[in-house]
Amino acid sequence: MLSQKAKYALKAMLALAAEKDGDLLQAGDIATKHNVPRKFLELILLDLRKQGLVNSHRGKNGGYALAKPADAITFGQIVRIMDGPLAPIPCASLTGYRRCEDCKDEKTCAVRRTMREVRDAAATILDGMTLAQARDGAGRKKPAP
Amino acid sequence: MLSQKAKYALKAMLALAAEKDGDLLQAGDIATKHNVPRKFLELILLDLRKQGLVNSHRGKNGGYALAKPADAITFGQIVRIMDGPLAPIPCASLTGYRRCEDCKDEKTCAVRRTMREVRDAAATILDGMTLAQARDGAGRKKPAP
DNA sequence: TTTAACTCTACTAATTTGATGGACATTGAT
DNA sequence: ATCAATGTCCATCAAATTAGTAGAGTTAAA
Repeated sequence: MLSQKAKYALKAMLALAAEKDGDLLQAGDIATKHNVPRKFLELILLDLRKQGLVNSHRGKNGGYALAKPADAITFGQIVRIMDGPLAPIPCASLTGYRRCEDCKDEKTCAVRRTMREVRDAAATILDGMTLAQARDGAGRKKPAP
Repeated sequence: MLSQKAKYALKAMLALAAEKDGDLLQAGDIATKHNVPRKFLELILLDLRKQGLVNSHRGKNGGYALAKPADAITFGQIVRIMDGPLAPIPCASLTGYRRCEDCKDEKTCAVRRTMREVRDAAATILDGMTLAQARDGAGRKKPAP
């Protein structure tokens, strides 16, 4: 399951991606517009800043903006920051592998094998979806027609 | 994330699928063999029985067996029983749809659209993987060569 | 009738989730 | 210089979920 936090983060990032380049958007505005608890959103944006996905400006007329072009930030990056690895189970994760304690033989474990497939499918979709594509209503990037 | 419960359920069902048709396997044996807390496993098997995936036999020499052929039970069924819908977010679920309270317009919501893709991919994999295939080490069923 | 199994209900400790509140730091405008 | 608006940081918290435990009850074979 995607946490509320990750969902809010995606919506906030999409809001930032809708701004003109360099324009700041304030936490309060995003919160109001997207029905996100304001203080909660601030924590989220702080996380995103620490991970280098947004820049912030303090003081009067401060706010947030994307730290990179909207086509250089993917859903996958955002979800991993908020919720951790995409894999349904740690032993199937690339970015957060942890051995399955009760597993006799990882090599032949059908659960692991299948969950790895699920992870790969999710990663393909989420790492292939940029803020720009999502904003512009596009599906995943397709090979040129 | 897949819960421990769902992981244990999958392993238990695979253990049952490895038995000869009609042979019973006892909770205690599965628990020992796969390092699952015994009482916890009993709860899981009870759930699976109530959902019609296993049969149980009480009394001395009792135990559990699959209620259907191993190629008629999928990972998807098992995971949904233990953890609920596959979708990362309720508004993207087919089996457990719930509106997203803070969403202005579901039709155009890029988060929902993308999470639906993730759900579909996961469903394709998990509903396409039967106990028989997993047991026999096969990948997903492929179109005939 | 004994024993070994499943069944059922209740309980609980730990963790995670989804926030909230307030003091502080920074900046732009007056 | 001061004020007001904004982000930063830390602490706290209530509710839900997860992972498991306990124990009495029921069934059926030997």
